[in-house]
Amino acid sequence: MLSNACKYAIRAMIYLASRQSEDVKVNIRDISAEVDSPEPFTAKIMQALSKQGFVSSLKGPTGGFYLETKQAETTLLEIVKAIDGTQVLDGCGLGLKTCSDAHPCPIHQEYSHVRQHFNDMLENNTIIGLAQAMHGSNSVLKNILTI
Amino acid sequence: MLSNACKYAIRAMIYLASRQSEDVKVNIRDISAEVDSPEPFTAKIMQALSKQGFVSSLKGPTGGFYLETKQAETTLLEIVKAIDGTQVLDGCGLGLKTCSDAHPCPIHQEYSHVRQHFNDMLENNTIIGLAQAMHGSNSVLKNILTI
DNA sequence: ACAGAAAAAGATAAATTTATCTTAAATTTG
DNA sequence: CAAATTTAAGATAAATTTATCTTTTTCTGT
Repeated sequence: MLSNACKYAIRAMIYLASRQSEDVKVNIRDISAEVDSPEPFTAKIMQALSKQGFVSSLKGPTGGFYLETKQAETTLLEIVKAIDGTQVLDGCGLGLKTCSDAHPCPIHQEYSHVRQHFNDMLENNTIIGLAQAMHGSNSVLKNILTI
Repeated sequence: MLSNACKYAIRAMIYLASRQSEDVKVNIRDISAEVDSPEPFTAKIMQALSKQGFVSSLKGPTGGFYLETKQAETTLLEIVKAIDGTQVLDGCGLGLKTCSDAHPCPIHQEYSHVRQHFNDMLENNTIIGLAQAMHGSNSVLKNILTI
């Protein structure tokens, strides 16, 4: 559904949010270790997120990546759009360029509903919300991450 | 959501179903022209569908691909499983290997619902059903295909 | 039997995604 | 200021998906 790059991005941002209170910058090594993603590839993705303003960063010793309060409010939808684009969010289920409400493909209606469901889910979940939900739950990420 | 290969496969099978009544075998040239897919790539995909019993074929002049009555009853779910595998149907939304009901990732619940919705849609639609629904509608495929 | 038509199979190539490596720039600390 | 650390940026490589090409096999019609 989502590309690896996008999944890594989301996981990384949730991790950053979970450490937001510490007021500490996290380096790539820590991020990729905790999030279980290849280090140099993760660096590239963090770079992209940084360039687009989804995360903040600082170079040099004690530098690294971190989230500002506002950035932690980012929805999954925004991240998906930024990393994977909108194809998965609004494209035809059968890949037909000319598919539309007026000229629907055979699965247009039903697929639109599924897609809408997916969109809603992404839009209704913020990074900070997911990070907080992990506290006190037995979430997978909680075991991988060190909260 | 689905790979190109899978979309081509579904479109091709709908096309075959739409010509099923003619009791005619359709060659690759016709299929890829009507379905708007690259010819040699489509040939590969049809080969795979044939090898797995989703379509029938006959070599030689007047040969080509066709559907038997039972094959037209194939659901989209079966095709997706055969071409794309089950990852998109049951994999974790964030790509975590250890995600499960017992140890859910932060979006586990909501993502499971979306996925289930997608699964249901695929399972409730047969190739023949979609082909028939196109008759008398203004479906996109109907304009591309020659029914 | 023969010629032509078509799928099957296998090898190859292009494009994209995923991943890595190397160098440069910035920042902190001693 | 110098050294160490870290992101940024750019070049390269591997893997996968997408696409093409070539040869072989099978079948039909004459």
